[in-house]
Amino acid sequence: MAATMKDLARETGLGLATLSKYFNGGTVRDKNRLLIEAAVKKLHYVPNEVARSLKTQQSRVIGVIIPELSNAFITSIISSMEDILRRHDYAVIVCDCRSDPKREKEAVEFLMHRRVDGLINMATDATGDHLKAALEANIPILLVDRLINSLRSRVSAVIIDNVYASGQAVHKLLDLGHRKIGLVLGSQHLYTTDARLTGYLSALRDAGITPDDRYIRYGDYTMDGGYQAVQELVKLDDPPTALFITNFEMTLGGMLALQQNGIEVPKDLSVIGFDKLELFGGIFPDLTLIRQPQLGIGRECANLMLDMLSNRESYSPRIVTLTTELTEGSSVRPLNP
Amino acid sequence: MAATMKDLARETGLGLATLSKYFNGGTVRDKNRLLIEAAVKKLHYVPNEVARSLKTQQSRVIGVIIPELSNAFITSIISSMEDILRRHDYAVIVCDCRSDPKREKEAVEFLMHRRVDGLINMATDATGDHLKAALEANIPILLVDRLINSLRSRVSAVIIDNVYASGQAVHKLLDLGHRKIGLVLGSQHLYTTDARLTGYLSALRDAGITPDDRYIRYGDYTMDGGYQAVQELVKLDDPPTALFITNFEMTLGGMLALQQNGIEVPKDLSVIGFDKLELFGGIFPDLTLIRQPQLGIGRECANLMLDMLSNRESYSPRIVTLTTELTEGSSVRPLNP
DNA sequence: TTGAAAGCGCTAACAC
DNA sequence: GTGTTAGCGCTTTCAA
Repeated sequence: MAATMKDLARETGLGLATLSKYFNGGTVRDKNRLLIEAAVKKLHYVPNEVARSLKTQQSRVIGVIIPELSNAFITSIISSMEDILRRHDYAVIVCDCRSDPKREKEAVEFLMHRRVDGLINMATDATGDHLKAALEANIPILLVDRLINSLRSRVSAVIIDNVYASGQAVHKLLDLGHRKIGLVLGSQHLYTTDARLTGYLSALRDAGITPDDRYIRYGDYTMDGGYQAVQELVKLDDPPTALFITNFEMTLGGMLALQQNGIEVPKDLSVIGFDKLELFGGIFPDLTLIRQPQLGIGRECANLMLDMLSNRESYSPRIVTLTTELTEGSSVRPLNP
Repeated sequence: MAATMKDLARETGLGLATLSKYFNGGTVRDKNRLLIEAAVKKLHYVPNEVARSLKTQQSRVIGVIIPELSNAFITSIISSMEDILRRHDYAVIVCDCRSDPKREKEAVEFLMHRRVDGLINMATDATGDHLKAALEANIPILLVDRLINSLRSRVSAVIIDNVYASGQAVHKLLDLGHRKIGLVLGSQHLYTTDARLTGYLSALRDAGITPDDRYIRYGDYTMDGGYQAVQELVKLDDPPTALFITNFEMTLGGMLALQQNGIEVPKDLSVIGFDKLELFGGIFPDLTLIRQPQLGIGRECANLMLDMLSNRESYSPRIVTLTTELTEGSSVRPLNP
């Protein structure tokens, strides 16, 4: 059906090597170049990447396995890395495993059959079991956002400094005199949740404050979860005077809960939220936020992966930790002004 | 490096045909089956889909081109169709073209080089220009959510009945006595925007009401856009008594705007929103909503594509129109109770 | 049921 | 610079 290089060879009277060289950026006599270009147009020739992949033993495909597609943080990372990878002629196959370890493992197998050149994974299975086969097959693996302890020093990762981020927010609130600081975390037993809790706890400890369990809530990283968590926090007998909410969706839900309870920010309560600054622009002007460099994470992943791919032998695993930024807004204020 | 069927043949003493038959579900002598299974395990054999693709002339890859990955409606469709396609052993390559027609066209080329078996497209370029090459190459194409006029009757599509959906909402408000109905639309010149406007206008016309331009706003399908649009609407001299907001993000932004203005729903204003019922669960209890069957759209796309693929010759293009549902809540009430 | 052999469309080593 | 050729790992006739 579709034209092949053989057809081009017949049409132009040239050999396959010349054609191959032309398509791969080699030097070809001007006259032949024109000949080829005319034939390509005439025959509607389209290079066949499948055949090329078989020959070169490179699929130029990167497999990406994520826990969830409906999460703003995840999609913005994906779209930034997909952009860069595609520019480098790598395709991205995304597998959403719905936070199910079984599906995650199946995704790894699925992608291995397709001979992906590399694997980027925001891991659901914290044991790292699902990556064993890929590791044995020596496929470059890059973890994002979540480390896997058993794989440390064996695979690369791009993460943010969660402990620092959390500490940064809590210190800010402590500096303003707050002592009762509510914390809204993601799902339990998740790498980022643990790290953000650690940052919170050690910041309190530094300030000589004993953490109060009632102030620590798990909101599942969803809008509804954040909403519920904040509802509970503000209804405590002795409610917190400040809140730190640890992702975008929960911040949104949390702000809604505050509005519905008639609680004014920062008059009645100081709030530090998370991510997606632009979106809050007109809506919650001047919300104080911890901002993760989502585009930076995506870019770093893409570049690291490209690096691993072009230096297969000499590449040694590394953990790249990006830092967060505290964007000062006006949703916080001193406890007793 | 990795084991091939040849290695298996050597290991088992069998021929390639027997192995191929085994892997493709053919009948193999029990003794040989066991032999093969042992060898697979021993050599860590993993089938090479690339080689298979070259031979069978099927990549078992579907290309999906979308305008934006950071949109809840789009990601839920994608994740539902990816799920089904992967179950059928099709991989999905997602290309986010950031609503840029140039990138969209590049994506088509990129995917054609990779010999995708089919193309699913939520189109940015309403002229359909970008699909010409794929159409000529006779690649099955499926449009989602947005029709392309010049391609009608040539490609299949899965859409929702936007005119009906919009009319449904507006009629509901009219029945309650509302005459001044604000409409928050997506970006201008988009298929869905136009259709939803049409539904609104004809519902008003049916009721003998002359539409008021000031009540029609474009919110870009974003949270901030919805927020701004509603801000403007409620500040009109003669503000609407009811609102119809036409996607999820804008509904969210709009509700925030109302809360910030101290406008109570439905006491001061009736509201019909859009999509993502679950998320509103605890947050805006009982919001009256137009609900698109996102999972159904994804499922329909996947199944239609699988159908097109297995009946290449006999398949004739069709437009599948799914209907929306009006979920009654308590965010609307009669104008003069 | 099984084996031998050809070939999918491309790249790259080699010879010219 | 260009042509010839072998072969990537698989499927699929065709014979046995």
